[in-house]
Amino acid sequence: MATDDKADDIHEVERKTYDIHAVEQKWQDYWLRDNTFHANDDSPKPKFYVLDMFPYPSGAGLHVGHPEGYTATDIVSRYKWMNGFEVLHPMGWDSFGLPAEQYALQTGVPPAITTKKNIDNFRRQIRMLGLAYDWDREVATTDPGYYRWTQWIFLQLFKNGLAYQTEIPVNWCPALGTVLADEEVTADGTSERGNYPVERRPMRQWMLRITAYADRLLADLDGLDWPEPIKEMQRNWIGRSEGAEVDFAVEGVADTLKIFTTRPDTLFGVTYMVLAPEHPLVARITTPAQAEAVRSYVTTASRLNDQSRTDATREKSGVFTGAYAINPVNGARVPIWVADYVLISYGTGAIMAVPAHDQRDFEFAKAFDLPIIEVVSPDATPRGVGETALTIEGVAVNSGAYDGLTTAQFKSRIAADLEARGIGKLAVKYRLRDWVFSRQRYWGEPFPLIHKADGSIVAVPEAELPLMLPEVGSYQVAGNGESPLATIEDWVSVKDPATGEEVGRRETHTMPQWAGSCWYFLRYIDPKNSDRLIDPAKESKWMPVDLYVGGAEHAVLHLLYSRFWHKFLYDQGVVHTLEPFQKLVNQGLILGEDGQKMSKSRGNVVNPDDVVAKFGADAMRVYEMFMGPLEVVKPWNTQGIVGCRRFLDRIYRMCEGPLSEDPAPLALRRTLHQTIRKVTQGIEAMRFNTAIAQMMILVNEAAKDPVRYREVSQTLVLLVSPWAPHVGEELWERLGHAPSIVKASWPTFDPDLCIEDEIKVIFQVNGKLRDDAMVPRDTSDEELERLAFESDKVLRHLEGRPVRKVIVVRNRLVNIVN
RNA sequence: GCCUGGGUGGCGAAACGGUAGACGCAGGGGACUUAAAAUCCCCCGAUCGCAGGAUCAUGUGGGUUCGAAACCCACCCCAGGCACCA
Repeated sequence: MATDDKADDIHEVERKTYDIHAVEQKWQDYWLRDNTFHANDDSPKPKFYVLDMFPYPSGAGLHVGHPEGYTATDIVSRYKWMNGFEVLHPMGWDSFGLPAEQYALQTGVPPAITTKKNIDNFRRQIRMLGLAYDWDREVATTDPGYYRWTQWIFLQLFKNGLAYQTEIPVNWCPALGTVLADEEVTADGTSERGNYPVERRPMRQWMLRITAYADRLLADLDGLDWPEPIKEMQRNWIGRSEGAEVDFAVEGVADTLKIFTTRPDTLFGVTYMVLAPEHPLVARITTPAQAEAVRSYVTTASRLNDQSRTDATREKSGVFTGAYAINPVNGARVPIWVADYVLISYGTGAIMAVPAHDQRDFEFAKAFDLPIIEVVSPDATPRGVGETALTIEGVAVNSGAYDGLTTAQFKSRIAADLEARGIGKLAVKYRLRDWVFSRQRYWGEPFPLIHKADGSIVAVPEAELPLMLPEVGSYQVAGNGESPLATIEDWVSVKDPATGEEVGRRETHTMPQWAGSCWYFLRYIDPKNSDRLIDPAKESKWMPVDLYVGGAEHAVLHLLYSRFWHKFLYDQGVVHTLEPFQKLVNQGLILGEDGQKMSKSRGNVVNPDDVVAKFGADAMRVYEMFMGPLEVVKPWNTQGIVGCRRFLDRIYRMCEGPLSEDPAPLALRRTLHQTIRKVTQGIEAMRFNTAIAQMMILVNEAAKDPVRYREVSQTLVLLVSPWAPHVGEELWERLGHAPSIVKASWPTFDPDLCIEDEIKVIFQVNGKLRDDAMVPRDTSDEELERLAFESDKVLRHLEGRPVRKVIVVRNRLVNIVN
C-alpha cells in the first residue's frame, strides 16, 4: 500500500512538469524512424566499437541488472558520437540455451517459437529504455544465417585438427535419461532437477583443443586493458607450471613410468610412486597377489564424481600394486601405488611422491606408514621430519653429489643431467583442459559432420551450410544419452541422392551455448554477409572492440573461449587482431531491496517495466548510474529514484520560460566549467556517479539565481543527455535546435575558469584543524604563515609552547607543530 | 586452505597523503497554500555545552608521517573466484 501511495505522488509530479511517457515515446519513435544510431561503414570519422554482452532472452524479460551495463555503454556511445566518432553499438541475442528446451519438454511449444516471443519482448524493453543501438545489425545465434558461420568456424577447427572425439566420463542420470552439466549436479551427486542419482559414465564427446593455445592465451593477457582480478582469474585457470618429466624404470617390466614434477630437486626424497586409477599402466604392472584389491579400488574410484574426487579435505585412500619402480638418481627401489588423489587429466597421470616436501604425499605416507626422507632444508642443516611437509625452497640435503645446491641450482643441474641420460627433460604443464564441446540436446547448433560406415568422419561441404536444425516431434531425450536429434531417422540418415543408399549418419550432438557467443561481435560488423563470415575491409575498420561491458560471471569461460576462437580466426586470416576485446569493464550485480541477490523465489525482483511506468526511462537510467561505481555490487532502492526524477525535473524547469542571453555571473560560470570538466573526465573514466553529483551541484547553484542563462541551461542539457537522452532531445529541440542532440558537439571547458581565485586555507596546530581563512590563490608561503600566526584560535592552541616546525602547503594549509 | 576485491552517518555513497561524510534518499523544522500535493529555504555522524567551542569518530590492534579512510605489519568480518593440478 505504502508504495502505491508513492506511485500516486509521482504521477502528480508528471502533471506538474511534463508528460514523461509522451516525450519518451516521441523520441524513441524518432530514433527508429531517423535511424539515428546507424554506424556507417564508409564514414571518414574515427571509429569506436562499444559492446555489451548480449543477453539470453529468457521468458522473464529484463531485470534491472541488464540496463546497468547497457546504460553505461549507452552513455559512452552517445558521448563518443558527440565527440565526432563513428560509433558501433549493436545488440543481439544469445538465443540457444536450455530453458527454451525445458519449456518445450513441459509444454510442447517449439523452442524456436518461445525464443522469438522472448526476443520480441527483450527488444521492446530495450527500446523502452532509450538505448542507442544500431538495429540494422541485430543478430541472433539461433538464426540459420548466423549459425551457418558458427558451423563454418567449427569446420575450420575440425579441418585443422583442433576438434576431436574422445570418450570421457560425464554426468549421466539414468532416471532422466540424459547427460547433465556439472552445474546441474548437486554436491551430493544427485540431479538438481528431480534429485535422481547421477553417475560417472564414459561417453563419446567432441572436444576442442584449447590447450594448444594455452601459452598464447596466457601471454597475451598482459597487453589487455582489463580489470587485474579478471586477468588473474584467467591466469589461474590456465595454470601454467614449469617442471620436469622424469622416466622411472619399472622392475621386471619393459614399460617406463613417466611422471611430471615441479620439484625435480627432491628426487632423492622419493619414497613411493602413485598412478591415477585410470592410468593405463595400472593393469600391466599390478602383481597377481594385488590384482583383486587394485581392481576393487579402481572401480570404487570410477563411481565418484569429479567434485568428491577432488575434495582436498577427504582422507587419503589408495592401494599397493605390488610393483616397484627404480629411482634413476640413486637406484632406490620404491613401491608403486594407485590413489585417487592423482588425477589422470593432469600432467602424466602419475607422480613421484616426496612426502617430506609435499603435503598430500605427507598425508598419504602417514596414512599408509610409508617412509619419509628429508631432502630440503632452509639452511643446509637437516632438521628432521615434522608434523607437516616442508614445501619451501631451500638447500639440498641427503641428495648425494647435489647436497648444498639451492633449489633453483639443483633444478637446472638435474634437468641437464637427466636429459643427458635420455630419461628426463624440462616440461611445462597447464591446468587448462580441452573444452568439452558437445551436448546431447536439441536446442543448439548441429555439428556439420557425417559418420561414414567405415568409421571415418567427414565434413558437410561448406556450400551446404547451414546444416539446419530440423523440427522434431518430441523434445524428449533419446534415453540412451543421445540428443532428441537421434530420433529423427530421416535427418540422421544421409542418402545418396542418385541411389537412395545410406552413405552415412549425421552427428546428433549439438554445440554448447558458448559457441554462438564466441564470435558474435564479429557478425555485428557484417551481419548480412552471405558469402563469408565477415568482410575483411569491414573487419579491419571496426576491430578490435574498444570497450566491452558485462558481468563478472563470464570472467573465465566466455572470455577465454572467445579469445581462443579469435586467435584461431587470426591464424586463419579471418581477423587482423590477436585479441578481440581491448578494454573490459565488469558491472557489479544489482541486489534486491533486501540486499539479497534478486530471484523469483525470494520475490525481490525489480521489473524495469514497472520502474519506467512510474518514473520514466531517463530517471531509471540516471538512478542506475547514480547508485554507486559501476563495478560495485549494490542494492536497489526504489525510493532513491525519486531524487533522480527531481533532478531531471529541475533541469526541465531551467529550460522553461525566457532564457537570458547574457553571460552568467562569474561564480556560476566557474561552476559550469568545473562541471563540464568533471562530467567529461567522469565519462572517460566511467565514473558516472560522481559526474551526476557534479551536475546536481550545478543545478542547485543555478537555481539560486532567479535568471536562467542560456549559457548554463543549454550546456547542462548537452551534459546530461547521455544519461537522460529523452529529456536531452526534448529540451534541445525546445531550445531551438534540430534533432538529434547526438549530432551536437560535446561542450568544452576553459581550464583557467575552473580554477578558483579565492581559496580557503586551513590552519592546523599539531595536525588538528583550528581555523581557516579565505586567501587569494597562490598566496605566498610567508604570507600564509603570517596569517596563521595572526589567528587567535591558532595562538590559543599553541599554549605558549615554542614552535618546532611550520609546514606550509600552498593553496591548502598551514600546520604548526610545537 | 589459496588468490582477488571490500569494510566510512539511519541508507546509497564522496574524498591528488592535507577541512572525513560532496551528491542523493530517509528524517526534522520553516515558507507558500483554505488545506494537501508539488515547489522553495534551513538543519541533519556521536558525546558534552545556553553558546563560543571542545572531545571522539572511516572493522580491530600496532607502525610510518608535521598530517593517514588512503601507505606498511598483524588480526577480524563480508563478497567473488579457485580448490588434492604434483
